[in-house]
Order: sequence, then C-alpha cells, then structure tokens
Amino acid sequence: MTPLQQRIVAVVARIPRGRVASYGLVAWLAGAPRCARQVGRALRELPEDAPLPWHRVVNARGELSLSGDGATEQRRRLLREGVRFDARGRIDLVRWGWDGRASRKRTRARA
DNA sequence: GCCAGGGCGCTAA
DNA sequence: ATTAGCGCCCTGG
Repeated sequence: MTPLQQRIVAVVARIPRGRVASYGLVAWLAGAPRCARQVGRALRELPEDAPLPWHRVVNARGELSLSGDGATEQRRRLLREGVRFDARGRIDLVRWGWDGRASRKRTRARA
C-alpha cells in the first residue's frame, strides 16, 4: 500500500456515521488536492471485508459512483445509517455531506 | 534508476 | 449526454 493510499484510508476512517464525503474532499483531506480518482482507485482495491466505511464516499454530485451490486450494497449501508436519498437517487450533500471537520459525536465537553 | 504510455469507483464545462 | 483535464500508479522498455 502506498503512503497516499494509507492517508486516504485514514481519512475515510474518520467520516462520521450517517455522513458522506466526496472523493474529491477525501483526496483533499488526505493531503492530495486533485486526486479524487486515486481515492476511487484505492477504495476499489480494498478487500470486500475491509474494516472501513467505504460506503460513505460518494461522488461530487451526491451520487453513488459504483454500479451493480456495489451500488446496491452501498445504498443499503447508507440507508441503515439514516442517510436519505432523494427521488433521483441522490444524496443532498448540503445536508449529509461531511465538511471534514473533527465532528466529534456528542461534542466532548470542554477540552 | 529514469522515461513514456495508458487507465481510473473523478470533476468541471 | 460528451469532452477535456487532472494526478498517481502500474507496466514495460
């Protein structure tokens, strides 16, 4: 696994439950600004049972970039986390999109 | 080791 | 829908 892939995995692992991030954002957060495609590639290479919330990564328009069974599985996992799809099968990124901030669930009281 | 070519679960016109 | 641009990585010389 290349360093970039490791960073990508690390970022994906931080996406909160019930939120989604675009390939481009993940790339950006991984320190590789225009490498959305590498994110897609990295996820594709992952083993099917990888302990990573890969399903929380969608394309810039809030659509699932996968096809066939992969898309079905991804949609299923997202729905189970409470993410809603509109009539066109897209996710409203303004509402469900993760901004990349430390969004700690339950906000740790004081620090 | 370096270089060229091609592919990609992308993104923006 | 299509097209062009993109950065990284794999492959083969």
